[in-house]
Amino acid sequence: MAESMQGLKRTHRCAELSAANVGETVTIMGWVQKNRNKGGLVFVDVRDRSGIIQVVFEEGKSDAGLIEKASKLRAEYVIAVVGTVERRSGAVNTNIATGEIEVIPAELRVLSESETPPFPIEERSKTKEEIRLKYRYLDLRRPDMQRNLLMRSQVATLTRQFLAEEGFLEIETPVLIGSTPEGARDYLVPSRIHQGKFYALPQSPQLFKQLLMCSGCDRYFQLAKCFRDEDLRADRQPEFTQIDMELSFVDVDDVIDVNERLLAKLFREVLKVEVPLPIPRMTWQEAMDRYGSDKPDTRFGMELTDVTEIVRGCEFAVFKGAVENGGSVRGINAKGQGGMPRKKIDKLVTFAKDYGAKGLAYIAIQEDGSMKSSFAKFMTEDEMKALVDVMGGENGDLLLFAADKNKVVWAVLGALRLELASQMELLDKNEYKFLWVTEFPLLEWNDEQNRYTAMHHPFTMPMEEDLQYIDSEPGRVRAKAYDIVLNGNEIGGGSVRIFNPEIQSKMFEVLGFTEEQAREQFGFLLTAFKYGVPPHAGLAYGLDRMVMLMAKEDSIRDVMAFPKVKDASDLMTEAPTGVAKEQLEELGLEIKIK
RNA sequence: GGCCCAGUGGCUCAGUUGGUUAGAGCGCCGCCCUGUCACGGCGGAGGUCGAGAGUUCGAGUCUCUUCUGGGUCGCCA
Repeated sequence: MAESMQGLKRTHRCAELSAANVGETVTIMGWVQKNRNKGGLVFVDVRDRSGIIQVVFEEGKSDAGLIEKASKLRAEYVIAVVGTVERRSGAVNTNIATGEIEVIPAELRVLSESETPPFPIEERSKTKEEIRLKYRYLDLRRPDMQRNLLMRSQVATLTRQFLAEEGFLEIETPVLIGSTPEGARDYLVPSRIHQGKFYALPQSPQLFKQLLMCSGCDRYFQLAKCFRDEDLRADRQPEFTQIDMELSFVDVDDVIDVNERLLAKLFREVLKVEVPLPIPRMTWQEAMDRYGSDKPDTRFGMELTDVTEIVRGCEFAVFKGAVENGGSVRGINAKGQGGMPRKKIDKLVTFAKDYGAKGLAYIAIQEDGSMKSSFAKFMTEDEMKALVDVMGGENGDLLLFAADKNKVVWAVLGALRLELASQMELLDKNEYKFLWVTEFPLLEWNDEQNRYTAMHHPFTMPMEEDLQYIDSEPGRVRAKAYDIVLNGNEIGGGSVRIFNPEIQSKMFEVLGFTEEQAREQFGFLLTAFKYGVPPHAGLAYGLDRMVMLMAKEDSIRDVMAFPKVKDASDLMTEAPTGVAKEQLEELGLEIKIK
């Protein structure tokens, strides 16, 4: 039977007690973690978000009724204990923070009973995520999840504190906005008042923050909930949180400067990790050439080597074809992997094919210097030797080559590099390597739509020196865009924005917008630009991703309180759900399932 | 939309080449235990193997379909 807490007031969280409190009368409240009944001596571990404290019910010290009551406590009962803090008379437990003290109770109240939980409330849960998510409120009681939520809260608080000190205003932007078909799929919300019309949930507050610059807010930030109706991944949820910011009268270096200091503060105060400043920078082109990725993991080497010139003119059809079609041949050297069994190499070939490769060529240099290769028979001895030399191949190395269009070669080797690093255990979660990737291409050719699309978004400022190519060679134009990369994860990105209406119009033109379409979707922004707009730039972090890396987790679900599963449903609330016929009628909607 | 992995008592798993009453640890229930903290001892309950169909004398074990969860490619301006 549940009892009232009337007349009691909690004095401490469990693990806030220490030897300094010895002799004090305290009141603690929390969940029963464990009840160890020795018969006449009952140990009860009480847990709250701070940790655990042991309460000891002992014959002679506590009255018989109290011990009887204590012996009936079961896991996850919520109890209140009034008692005295004492040094343990038995052995000290060095595994917990409160291991040298215990509470000798004078009063015990059962505030709430509990059924046996469906899975143990313990650190490093082995329970299937499916069950954890169905009972998320129980899962969140586990100490590692509590720590993650605490860390996330610290990051949010420190971010607010830092940005406020730097002169940023926290301003909220609307969640019900107009749909812009460009980009990811929008979540739509039907309008009751305007039947047949819809709001969209923001994929980011992009336009609004630019308008706030037009409004003279000078520096804005927001911890913004964003929504994208795309397929999920370990690091992607349909709703997620951005640390979103925008600054007026700045250029690339100004944005980078304030953000480097923000990152250094967060990592120093939350993780006690010093981020060496300035954070290294690399252009997009260099990142692709060296790592085959626009978000390279720089915790390890295994860089790409362009061997196109070495194999030009060779007789191996695959290499020859790639070179003749304007592509390239590049390789990576997996040091010490030359002894990899054929089966495992075949798996790498299959892996490469998932990224668009038609195959993967290899040279496995054995410890004795002999070579096993999938294509040596098509090459001259000199060509093979040159290839091994330029790759820095030594006895015991495995050289892997991809030949195709650059885009495919980068994708394949970039992914392979990460796969091998993971297999070779080169990735240390305690190491944090930051990198700015800059000078992204402004535009990206889209085969399906047969047109250029914006790599970042249509408001990104081209680099002044490249503007001359915007009509003749749009693909050559670089943008004043930058991403902040941590251990191979894009944790944030931004750009200097176009604030000149002519360049903005030109941009829309290149993207294939008619003037009318542009006006329809972004008219308010273009109009705003007519009334005096400051040069501005900004950046947005994926908060969830950043906290995931800080917490050394593999999924952002582990740093979100109530995440969704792969098909974007919520196992606990069972959202999305159907709605009543009346609701649909009110909205003027009819359901027609494909 | 494609590919890959997993689905056995509350939880985590084991189940040989398909063959008698499907096992273990933890948890749970009962009794005992005054210094435990992965407490201990004795006893006990609990599953028909995600679902459906098929092959077979016989299927947790093979085949197909399907559901659920995870990873990933596409997608994510």
